[in-house]
Amino acid sequence: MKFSTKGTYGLRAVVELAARYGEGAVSLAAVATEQGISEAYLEQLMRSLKNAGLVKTTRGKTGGYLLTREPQSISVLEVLRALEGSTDIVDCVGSDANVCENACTCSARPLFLKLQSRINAVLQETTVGELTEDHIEQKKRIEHARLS
Amino acid sequence: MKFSTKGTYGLRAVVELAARYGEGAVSLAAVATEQGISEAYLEQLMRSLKNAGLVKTTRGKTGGYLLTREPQSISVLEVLRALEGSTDIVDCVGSDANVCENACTCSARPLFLKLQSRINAVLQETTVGELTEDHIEQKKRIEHARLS
DNA sequence: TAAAAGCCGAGTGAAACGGTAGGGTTTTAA
DNA sequence: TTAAAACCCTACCGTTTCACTCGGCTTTTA
Repeated sequence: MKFSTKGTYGLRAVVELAARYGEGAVSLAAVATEQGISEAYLEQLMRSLKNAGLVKTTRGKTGGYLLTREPQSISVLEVLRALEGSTDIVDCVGSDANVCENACTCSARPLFLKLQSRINAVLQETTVGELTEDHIEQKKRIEHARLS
Repeated sequence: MKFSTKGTYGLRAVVELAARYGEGAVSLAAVATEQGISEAYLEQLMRSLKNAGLVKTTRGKTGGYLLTREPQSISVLEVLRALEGSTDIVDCVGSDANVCENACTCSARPLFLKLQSRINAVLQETTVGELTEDHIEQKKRIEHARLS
């Protein structure tokens, strides 16, 4: 029941792009430096995001990554699905339900179904835009405290 | 973001014990057969549950496993914690919060905190007793359908 | 007193995690 | 025109976790 670093790093990278949405492409190196992640690793994550259609790229000297949509319209669920493949806590919940033939008699399944729906609700209702706003607010507060 | 089989198997085993609560010790072999799990593996899970104080044992020829408390008083959270060590989705939520020094500036953390609290709510409010009742009901329904 | 139960530590093959390395190709600024 | 800066892609690799298995031990009771 652990989130991988893929999810965390990738989400943070997306927020980074969201914070500069509308300012043109952001280079991999810039994001990696800002987030303290290795470029080579981050590149893999970016590729997943690109394959999912959440991010697009421009190449060449001034190239970089950009969000394809407005941050407010991107749910965290989409981002995590792109990065981790699936956000299902077990295989027997979700669309491909009959992977477990004992599903209908499994005493744990009702719990998993409930849990999954609660998790999806949070992930779906939270947008990248919200996380970004909160993050910018938080940075301002810290800066303010440092100066006083 | 996957549940391990430890959690699923162990939870199902606990429900099995709950279904026979008050009827004396249940042998490992009985639970393993009922659930279709190997005895050797299940034994490890039972050990975890015993170490956590959720289960006690009697040895010898008629020995086996028993719940230490009433099924209604055991939350699923307790069971899963015993089996999986922790139900925290990332290390930076929960009591030992400062494992990540960037916690206060991490743009993903607010999401994780919210998600964790929702998950804990479900796990805490769901009891082994509930799962057991639902399971018994479900078995009755299937039996009824089979006979008609 | 032998059989049946739980107790316990160690080992193991496969997969995932968390990266790294090193080669591409494309584009742009000088 | 060309070098440098960016993205693109595949492969590999050490470590950890998962999901078990194995073998031997102790305790208890019929």
